[in-house]
Amino acid sequence: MSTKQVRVRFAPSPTGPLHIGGVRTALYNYLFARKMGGKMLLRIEDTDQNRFVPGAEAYIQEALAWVGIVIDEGAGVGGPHAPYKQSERKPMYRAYADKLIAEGNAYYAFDTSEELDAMKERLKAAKVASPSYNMVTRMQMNNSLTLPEDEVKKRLERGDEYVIRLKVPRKEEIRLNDMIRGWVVVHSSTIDDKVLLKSDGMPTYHLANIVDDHLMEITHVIRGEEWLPSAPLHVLLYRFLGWEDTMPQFAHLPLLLKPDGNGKLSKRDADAAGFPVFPLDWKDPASGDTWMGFREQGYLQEATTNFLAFLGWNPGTQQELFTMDELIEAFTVERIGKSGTKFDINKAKWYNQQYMRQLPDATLTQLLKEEADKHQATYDVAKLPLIAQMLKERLTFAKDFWIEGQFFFESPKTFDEKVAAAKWNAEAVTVIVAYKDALTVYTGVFNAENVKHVLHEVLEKADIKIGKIMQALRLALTGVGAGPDLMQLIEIVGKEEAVKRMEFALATLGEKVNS
RNA sequence: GGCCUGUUCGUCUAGGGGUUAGGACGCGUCCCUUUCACGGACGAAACACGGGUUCGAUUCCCGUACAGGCUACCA
Repeated sequence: MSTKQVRVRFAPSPTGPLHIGGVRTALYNYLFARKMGGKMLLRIEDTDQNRFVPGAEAYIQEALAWVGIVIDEGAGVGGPHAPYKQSERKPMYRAYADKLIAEGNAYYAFDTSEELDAMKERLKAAKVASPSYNMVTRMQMNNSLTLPEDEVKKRLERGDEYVIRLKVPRKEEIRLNDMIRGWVVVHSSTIDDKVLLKSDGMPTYHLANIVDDHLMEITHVIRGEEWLPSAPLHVLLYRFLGWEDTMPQFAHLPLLLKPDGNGKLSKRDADAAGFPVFPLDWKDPASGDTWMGFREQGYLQEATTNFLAFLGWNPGTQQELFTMDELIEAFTVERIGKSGTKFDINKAKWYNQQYMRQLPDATLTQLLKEEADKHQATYDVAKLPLIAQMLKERLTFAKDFWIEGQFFFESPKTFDEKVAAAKWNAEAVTVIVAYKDALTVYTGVFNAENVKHVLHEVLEKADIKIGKIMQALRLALTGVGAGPDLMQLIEIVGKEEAVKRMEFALATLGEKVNS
């Protein structure tokens, strides 16, 4: 075991908005890097020029920054191994493909896509289990293994299109020791002759990834489980390139599954279930479709990060709320689970609720102000901190400030019918009329305590218990049957408004004296 | 189909040859409270199945089932 510095990388391809599962992969890389005192790199894998989506790279960077990941080296940051975009590294890969060919580990292939299709059809007809370009079929195709040397040379010189394929050994067991899964053994006969260099001169993922990881001195590759099947191929490449000694260690993460447990989480699920699967809002530049993000849906960064960290990993203790520093401290690859993880938005909401409550008073007040402004409410700024305090225990998102506390800003226009039916009765009306009148003539300091005192006096005079009318009084003042302390509300809206609301309620719901 | 990986309450998971199989989310009941929320108490709820190994398997091994991934000149 060497003692060299840990270097990990997150290597997304800019084909659209970064999926939340990708964010989790990045997070695990980051936690590991920080825990080990290593470096976190960001590399953009844009070798497929057909799938390039404008804005995707910027989205990736913004998303990572939002969840608190700091890139030490890479795209958008720079570093000793720049450039960190594979399209800009294009000239570097060719030499390695050539070396592979020179040493007999790769070959030129000139087959057209029609010929490839025909080959697959033929194999399918012959009932071959998995039709592929491999050690048996390659001898029937047009490549530098089957064509005469001068023919190959001629085609190359003529500028015929070709790809470079890996010549996978015939009979060999390829093994790798995955940090999460242990030994994984695959027979080389099940691996096909993957294209390494495409006809446009770009490397495929397989080549680019190995060359870059080597050049960038990556020590650990932490990536999604969808890469496990091609990991043996990568091991082969490290060997053929002579880099086995410094081959990184692999850790293949379990996938994020959709809530009903069938398949990978996708944007379709988000639509159906109404929750985000992207960190940030995304507007597709081609179709104009928009997808919602955690951030815009009101999830706090800390909550999202914490939630994501626990999707497939746990510290082995009972603690669930972790700051980024605590996550780094507690994180180990050994405690990453093996099985796929279903995405449970309820847990995300719970995390958000926890973090909302922990927000400093000033932040809470600011969020409340933003919500109020969003709804064009008028208010006394001095009262905002108190309102925020009263509301903080009942919110999951900042938008709940308005949902739960609209009546701090606006008089009710309608009244909850169920509550009215159940609680609006003669006794309530009697008390509300009396209370309204009492408040109107009240000249003392208008605060919750005194206002409560006035209510008790009214109640005493009418000989009615508080529990019998409280709901109706609340209905009159807020329009709904539930909410924070009523006396505080009366203090905040003020005497005039409180009286006005009671009058309106009386007028609307009727001063019915019977029943 | 082939190859690879996985399977503990509905969900996220702890655990590990002998446990009342623990926690959290969600759900239900109760308490607190002027209501709701918060908080508290309690409760329902799991080792996929079949064979081994063993004095004893949820735990180890092998099968089966189921699930997922991969099977492109995509990553």
